[in-house]
Amino acid sequence: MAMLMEKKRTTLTKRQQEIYDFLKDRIQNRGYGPTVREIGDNFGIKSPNGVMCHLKALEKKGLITRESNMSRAICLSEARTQSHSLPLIGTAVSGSPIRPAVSSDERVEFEGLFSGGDKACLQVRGHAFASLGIADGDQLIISRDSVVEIDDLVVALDDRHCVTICRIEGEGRQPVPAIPGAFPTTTRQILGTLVGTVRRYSASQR
Amino acid sequence: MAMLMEKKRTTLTKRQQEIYDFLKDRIQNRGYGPTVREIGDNFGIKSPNGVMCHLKALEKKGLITRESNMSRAICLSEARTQSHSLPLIGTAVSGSPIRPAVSSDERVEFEGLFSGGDKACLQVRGHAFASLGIADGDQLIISRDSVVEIDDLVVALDDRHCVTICRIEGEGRQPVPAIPGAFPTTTRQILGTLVGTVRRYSASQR
DNA sequence: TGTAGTCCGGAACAATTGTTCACGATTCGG
DNA sequence: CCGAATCGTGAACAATTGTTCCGGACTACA
Repeated sequence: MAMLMEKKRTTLTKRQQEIYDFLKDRIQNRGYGPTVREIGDNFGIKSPNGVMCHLKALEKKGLITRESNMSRAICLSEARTQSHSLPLIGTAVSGSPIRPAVSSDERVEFEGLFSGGDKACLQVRGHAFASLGIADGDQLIISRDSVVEIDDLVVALDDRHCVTICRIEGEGRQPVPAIPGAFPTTTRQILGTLVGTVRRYSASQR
Repeated sequence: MAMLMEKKRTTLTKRQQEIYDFLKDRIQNRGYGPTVREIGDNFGIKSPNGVMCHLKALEKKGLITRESNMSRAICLSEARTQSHSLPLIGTAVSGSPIRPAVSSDERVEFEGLFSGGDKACLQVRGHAFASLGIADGDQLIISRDSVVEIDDLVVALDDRHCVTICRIEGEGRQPVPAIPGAFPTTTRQILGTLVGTVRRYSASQR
């Protein structure tokens, strides 16, 4: 079943996977990569050559890039594409067959949702916003420094300090509650513009 | 935007700022930091000592951490807090006043949702999943390499290649449609586990 | 005027570090 | 059976690299 695939990612051995994880951990959590001997110490490999062997394998399989004769010059190939994007499978249209992405390397970028400007997060409990497709446990991403435009959703506090979601309407740019049938309340404080929501289904994603 | 910055940390000289930016650039864009001499080359400083002087200054001012006698062992103090997190304002409980975050430096981490394992994205069109709080335009985050557990939600294709969302139930770990009143369909292919959803309200967030 | 901080050159040293060579053990597929 | 790949030990070498000591010039400040 396993044959040599030239450019595709070949399967990693258990040992190689362990070493790769170690590299990744050190680079991401410590800020700089390990030396050849440091890797050896961590895995009980007493000879630098034993480690070199693995690094060469990882490099040949395209997971890392190295600069010769340079200490700690290990670069994860993954790091570049890891900005915060995911490959797009396709589009799920209601009642229709899935529409696959035209190109297999199409990606969705999530970067902008969490960076740029003064953003913050608000945790939701309860089902008050269910009609907006916002469920219990969802997290609201709020921009606190953007100019409010017509049709924007804003997160605000009413006179009882309860959180409300309002739509900016009309010439006067009045915040109108976005929940159908909600009591018209006085908006006391606008926390910011609602730019997105994030939901996690699995506890392991925290 | 207000440019009011508190001047907590000691001021950096122009030269120190340049060097710090250089460090940051190399670490983030190349994957590993520069050596003392490499910094020197980049700024026309011919002596390693000239660079050491700046590094010591940066370390004394608390911007970087270094490990003695280790090459490229420069760690940006900023790096730890710079991952993909947002400050948490508080919790919005249905019908109750907002519950502010206990500590002002509490943060919500979004990193794990987009990294780790084989993840992909599926764009939703239409209102088929409205009862799950998934709206038109939402993006599903799907893990394609995680083990399916009971109560997990999975994204699958039925025999017409339509996207369905199923819950894994019972001993047999059967995928059961999660939409109330949905036609029981044959699940042909499981795309992966649904680990989260992302919604963007503003076009500028793309 | 003196002291401290910034900024750099030049040289030298010791340590760290990457690399290579020789060699062996094991597994796996053809 | 052989070759290729994996996974090591051990020793040795050359290069890279961090560090330190000796200088000097400049600025700011009290």
